[in-house]
Amino acid sequence: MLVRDTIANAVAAALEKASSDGVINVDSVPEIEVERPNNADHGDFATNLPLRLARAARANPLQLAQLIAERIESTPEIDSVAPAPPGFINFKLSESWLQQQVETVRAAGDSFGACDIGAGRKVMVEFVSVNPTGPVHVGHTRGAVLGSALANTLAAAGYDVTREYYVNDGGSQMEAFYRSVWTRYRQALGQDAEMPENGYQGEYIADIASEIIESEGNRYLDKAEATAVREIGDVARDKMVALIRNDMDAIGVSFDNWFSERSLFQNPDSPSSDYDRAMARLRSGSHLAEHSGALWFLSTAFGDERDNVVVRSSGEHTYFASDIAYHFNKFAERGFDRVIDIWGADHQGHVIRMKAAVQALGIEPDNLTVLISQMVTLKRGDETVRASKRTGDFVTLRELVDEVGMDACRYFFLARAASTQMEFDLELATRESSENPVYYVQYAHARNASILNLAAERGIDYGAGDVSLLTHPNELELIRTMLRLPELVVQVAENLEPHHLPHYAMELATAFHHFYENCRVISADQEDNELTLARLKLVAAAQVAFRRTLALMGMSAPDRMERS
RNA sequence: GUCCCAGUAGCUCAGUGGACAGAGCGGCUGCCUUCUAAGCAGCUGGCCGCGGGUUCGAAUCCUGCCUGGGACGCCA
Repeated sequence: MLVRDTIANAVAAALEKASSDGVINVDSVPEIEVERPNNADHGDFATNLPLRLARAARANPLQLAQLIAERIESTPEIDSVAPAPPGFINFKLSESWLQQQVETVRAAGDSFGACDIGAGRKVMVEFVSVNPTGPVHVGHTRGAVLGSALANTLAAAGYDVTREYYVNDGGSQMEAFYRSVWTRYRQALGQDAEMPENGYQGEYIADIASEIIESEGNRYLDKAEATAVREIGDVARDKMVALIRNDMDAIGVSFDNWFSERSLFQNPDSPSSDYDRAMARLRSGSHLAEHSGALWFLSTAFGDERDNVVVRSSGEHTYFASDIAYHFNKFAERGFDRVIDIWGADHQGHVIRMKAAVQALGIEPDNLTVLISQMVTLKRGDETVRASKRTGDFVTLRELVDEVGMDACRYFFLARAASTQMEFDLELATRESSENPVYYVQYAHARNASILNLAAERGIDYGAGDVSLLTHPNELELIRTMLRLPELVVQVAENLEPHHLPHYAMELATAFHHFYENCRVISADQEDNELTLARLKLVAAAQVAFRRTLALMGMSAPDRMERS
């Protein structure tokens, strides 16, 4: 149990006692909030319960604080309980309990920070899902980093997490892509072919075409155009997906599943496809209607501004229709308890209709959460870099990672709340790459590691170290900071806000640097022997905290760092 | 026109209704014979966009306005 909860329980019990003692009269008890005060002088935790109770109890909040505080039973965690104006109750953690946590953290190892608020529930995080028509660019990179860190944290919080990439391999944009490759293929073979109007201009199209020529020669030229486009398209799509997979690799993102849009329309094991069944379900609920020759989903019934077409008058289904089938598949077919979609800002207008569709399918709409990852504006100094796939003028994930590095890249994207637009200055990111927070954190870990390495070299066995010797303020500060990781996991998992991770990492690093500066660990002085052993234990525990934090963020934890 | 996001230190951004508003970067001073100075210590720096409201208490909630960005297709 988190200390926070222990304290909340103690407060609740004290309030109950005060009530049965007849000194406090309240009809209803508000939820007990236990928070970390901004000012460390106020202790480790505080509750504002007396302030919230004052009106209902018709009493002075400070007096209430007094009455509750004196009824709080002592626990191993709590050292002191103090009422404070205007009506807080402040808690200080006991030093001996804190010291003991060093052992607890070491013993927990990789499971440190884990909890079970997810209770094994199946949750899918679907993210990136860029159309395989071109390389992944910077905006998508943000979503990739966000999704993977979120998935990591949800897993730590006890959810059964599936990371999924939705491959949009159908639709008209893919058609344009297929035709673009076909055109470049023919041009490369000396034919007179003209790029379609909505074609993709990027150089990578020509690259793919020449790769195909290299491996398969000109054999597609002999085929009928429609066949050639389809076949060469399939090859090109597979190449694009492989490319995207590599890009994801470069940024440290992996998926459990790559889900094909086309598969929604073909289902060999069943008389009907996901698409057919989803549509049937909507039809039976009277959520579909035909007019102007098209089939519409009646989303206005769910508060949307207008209805949306699912089948065009041409008979082709829309992207939205695929998406309905896809979500039907996620919930009804695969049985996910919860689905989190991470979409780019350009899809924000689709959230309402997607939730409406889910509801119309008979699924609790709250089980679907759509996170919008806002725009990333790229700059090089004062110059704004436009990002457009069509013109081929954009900065790719690959270019970004080559320039800034994976860890820095992840850190910068993670550090900003998903809902806010961010500016990414490439020049600045490169220039400051040796002076940025990423290295501050990793350097702390490297310092940590080098102490342990030295201890190993000298064959020091600190297993018997006595943690009760850890009384220096910087030692206790470090322990306190380590202990916030489990709370952080809960917070990130509940609010789906991974941007707290880097901020916590900074604070952990600061606590460690302070400790490093003021508490010599491996002492040359024989008299400090016992303290050395105790501190080595603390260092080992801190290493656990660093590794867990960096792992959640998907960043590497280097044992050595040196300036070149 | 409707909707979404944002406006906090010179810059980039944290801040889950609480007790004197924070970090990194930048700028200015100091500190390496001891586990890595990618570090530490100190200084510099803010009508939390503006006006109302709710509250014992507002950067945080509500509302109006201003500024910037984005979305509003039988595209995906």
